[in-house]
Amino acid sequence: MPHFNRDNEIFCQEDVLREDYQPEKLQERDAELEEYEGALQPVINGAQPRNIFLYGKTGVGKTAATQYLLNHLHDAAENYDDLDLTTVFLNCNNLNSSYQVAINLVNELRDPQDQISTTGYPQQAVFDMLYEELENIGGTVLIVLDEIDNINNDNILYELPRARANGNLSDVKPGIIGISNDFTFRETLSPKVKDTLCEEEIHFPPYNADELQNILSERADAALYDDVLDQDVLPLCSAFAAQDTGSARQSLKLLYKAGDLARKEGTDSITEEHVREAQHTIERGRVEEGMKKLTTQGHLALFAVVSHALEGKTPVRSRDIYPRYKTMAEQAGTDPLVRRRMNDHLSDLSMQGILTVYERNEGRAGGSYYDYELDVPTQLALTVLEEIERIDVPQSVRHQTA
DNA sequence: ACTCCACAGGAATTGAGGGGTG
DNA sequence: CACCCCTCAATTCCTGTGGAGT
Repeated sequence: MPHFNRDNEIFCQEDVLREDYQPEKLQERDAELEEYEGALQPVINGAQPRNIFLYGKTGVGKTAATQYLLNHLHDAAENYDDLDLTTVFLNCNNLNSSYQVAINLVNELRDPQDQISTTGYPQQAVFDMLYEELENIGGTVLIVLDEIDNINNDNILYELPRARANGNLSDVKPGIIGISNDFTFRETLSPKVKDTLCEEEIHFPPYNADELQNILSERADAALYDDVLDQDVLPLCSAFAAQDTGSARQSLKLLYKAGDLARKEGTDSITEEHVREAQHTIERGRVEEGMKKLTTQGHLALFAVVSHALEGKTPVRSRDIYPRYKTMAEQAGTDPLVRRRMNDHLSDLSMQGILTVYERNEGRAGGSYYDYELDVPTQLALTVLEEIERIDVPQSVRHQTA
């Protein structure tokens, strides 16, 4: 018989540590906020907004700063009758083309009963629909494109800022705010887009350990009961996150998870040990998540590496991975891919941090190649693969470590 | 300084699969 | 229904490249 008790020895307000929690004020980002505010000033003046481009790694406050400032902007706009401000927020996370972005913007602006499908239309038709929706709204429209680096062609970034100049829009003043996790994204933009979109650029640097600790301690004060934190916990959380990504999100997640572990244990304090364990489970979750998203072919490529690892034959070059991959694919009843393609899967895997890759070059006779090695515990990879892909791991392979 | 290997990874193309319009 | 549009995995072809051996 399950019974639910309120177990409150640790958290008094655990929401404060969750990812979607919006703090009232943003810490440690004063300089960036000031710059950002300046860039938004034309909106209040009723002028054509400037296009703004924000870049910095995940969890350094880009999105939070945007939401924070836009809220204030809306409040300020209330005071001026002639100011009609709309903001559209779109996360381009699962979108990879301008076409998809345009469709999603249209759907964002339209009635829920009047949505359009994500394929089928000619590109220009979608842009026309988008212009029509924008005209209907009128006034100043700020379009926030979060994680904009996911898209691989920049048509829409070219179209939107110029729509007004090209006569596609007349009653509306559009402004684009692009948010990118990848500062090299800017370099991949075509020159014509670069100078329109990047009128204002604001760089968000990673937080350092001190800044993270300040952020954490403020949130911890609100989220946790007094005296549940061991002395080393906050410094450790911030150090882990600072070393890795400099992301506030990461450090908060770590603290939350550590607290969660402590709660499950029924103890009334969070220790350094909890933090280390939390770090571990988060890492494991990340890997599993990454592996689940792969296609069957990706799993097979990974599996080929795993099987080499079981024999202690890693790192292994792709030349040697291929034959094994091939037989495994055949056993699994799938058509094996061509080598070129399997290499793509391998490099996907290393991008996700599931494999590590070493560049080798043996010169004249040897040539250059990549050596791959598992970047996760072999058993973990094996377990996950068996779970999700129904691959029968031959006993011979599995016990070869012995 | 030059050469030459083995591969990485870019470019172009295809074909199946989502969907549209009239 | 015929015909068109976009996407994505996959294939084919090809150029680029780092550095040990000459």
